[in-house]
Amino acid sequence: MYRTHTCGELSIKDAGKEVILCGWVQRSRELGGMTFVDLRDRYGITQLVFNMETNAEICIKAAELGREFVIKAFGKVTERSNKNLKMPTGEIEITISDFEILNSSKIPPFTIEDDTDGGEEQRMKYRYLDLRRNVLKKNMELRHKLGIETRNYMNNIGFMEIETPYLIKSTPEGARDFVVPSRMNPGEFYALPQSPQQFKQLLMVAGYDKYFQIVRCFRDEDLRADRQPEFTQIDCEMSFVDQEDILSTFQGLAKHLFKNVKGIEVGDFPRISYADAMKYYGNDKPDIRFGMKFIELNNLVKDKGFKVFDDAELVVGICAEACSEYSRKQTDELTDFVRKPQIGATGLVYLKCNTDGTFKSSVDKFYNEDELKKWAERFNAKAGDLILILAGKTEKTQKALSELRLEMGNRLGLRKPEVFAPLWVVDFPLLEWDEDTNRFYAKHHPFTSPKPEDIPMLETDAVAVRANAYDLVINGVEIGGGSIRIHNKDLQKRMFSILGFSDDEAQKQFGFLMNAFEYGAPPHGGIAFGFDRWCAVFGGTESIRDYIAFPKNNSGRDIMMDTPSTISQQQLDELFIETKPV
RNA sequence: GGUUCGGUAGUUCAGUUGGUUAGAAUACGUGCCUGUCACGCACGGGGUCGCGGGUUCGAGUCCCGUCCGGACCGCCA
Repeated sequence: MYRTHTCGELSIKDAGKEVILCGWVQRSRELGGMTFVDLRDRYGITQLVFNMETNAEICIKAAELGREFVIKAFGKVTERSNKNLKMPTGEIEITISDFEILNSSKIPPFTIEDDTDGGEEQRMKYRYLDLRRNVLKKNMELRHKLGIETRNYMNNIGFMEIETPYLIKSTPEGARDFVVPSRMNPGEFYALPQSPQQFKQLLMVAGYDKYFQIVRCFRDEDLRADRQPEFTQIDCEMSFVDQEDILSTFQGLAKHLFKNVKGIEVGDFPRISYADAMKYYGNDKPDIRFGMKFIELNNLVKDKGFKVFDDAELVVGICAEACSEYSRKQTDELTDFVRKPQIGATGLVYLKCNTDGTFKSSVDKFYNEDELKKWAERFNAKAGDLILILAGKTEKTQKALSELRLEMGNRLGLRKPEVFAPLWVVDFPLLEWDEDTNRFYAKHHPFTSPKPEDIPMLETDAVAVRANAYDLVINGVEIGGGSIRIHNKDLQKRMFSILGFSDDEAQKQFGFLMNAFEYGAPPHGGIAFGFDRWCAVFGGTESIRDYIAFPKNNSGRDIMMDTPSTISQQQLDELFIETKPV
């Protein structure tokens, strides 16, 4: 046997056993007459002890061990005279009789510790070393658990996991495709899937009425902490269902994951319409771990000579509890925050509801005490609260106040990572008008069905048409989204026509799906979850990179492999790709 | 495409108003040390201050450009 135990499993019960352990040298402590070595593997750390008195030869040899050397150690489990109750194996140590250096190691560029001295870039470059650290290991374990529990649950309720191709057809709608040149078909390209959307709908036509897949997806768009060019979805589709069936099925999955991965029982998820989400949170993925809902002030503030409010389409605010003591510096900070170009507000109006019952606002010149009191009443503000108000164009103002609300949530510690607030956002609009290209785009995707009662408005008031579309949001993060699809060929044709596709174009891009729909497509719908994001939310952090073993950086580069990179002329020639003269 | 922050020892960082030989911690090396567990103590090696140009008697420090990294906006059906 190569090794008898791992470095995480031996305890006082094993005292006296002869064991063989393998692992990496975490650290060694030489005390002259004796040497302690912490041996680490995936399962834990066990202390090895070398003693000059009992085995001088091996103790001298132990001095050669450097950090991250890989060794195989033979010895006896011994009860420690000085126990370390901070570590799981701290009651025992291994008295070493012999060991073998399986491999030496260069000095690692950063310490392999929970509290590493390594910066982001070094840890990405040496990702295999970073993955040795507890933090990353825990993240990988969480991801594994989430995947296993998803498969268990889906399997138990009758879903089949079916793989779909990665080399598919490029379609112009949605995100930019990664493309792959075809050697055998010069000048032609595959695309990598942004999601298996069309395949899962074809599987419904094929009769696989409960499908799921944990699947890699690809989008060639700019990255963020929560966006990678390749990411993983839990992709699901069902036939013979309505929206309620889908929401209850996948609320079941979410509850199962909460319970079995996080050990948390959660009740039924609240629901909010897209319209209300925008009205009360200025955001289609509201973080409802805290309140601070938007309150509109339009009819209270107009015609008092304050031009900013008079000209505004929307005057709206939030009430931050117990913040009336904010200093000039703090309110200035908030003003600077909303005026950042990324937020885009022109200014911030505040109203302090002082603890002595008086009011102090940044617009005292225009509004008297009585008027300010009415504002406070509308917010249901108590003495000691601070009201923050933005004004301007509706959409922009909502967006800016949403950012301010989240900022205040952070400042007041209301966004606790260990608290979970899932909710369904429903009744998304079907279409979005794009000013630049002068056409409608599907808000979700072009196969999303409109609500039956809104169908008559398709040609008259298209922006008002609501879709059978829904998102799962947890703690302000969009975890998943889906819709009931169109399975009727005529309705699908109408949609394409509204989206500005000619029959020919629609046939060329989506012909295979439209044709399939002529052979008995069942009513169907589905949902897809961002697996990496779900991991990050459960782990309580923002960045999905921490949950991907080998992620790309901000510019889509893998700085460990140093790719993307050029390819040889021969490879280019085979693909009939001409290089640009330098 | 844009905004913003950063790049100084292997690593993480400090470096004042532009002024002598660029510091700390940690890591690393050597020596001492028999109960450590972030062991301790002593000594030591380690720098083209991302790169290029400019201003100046003098630049880690100021200016311009450029490269690299982080966060964000646009974008992401």
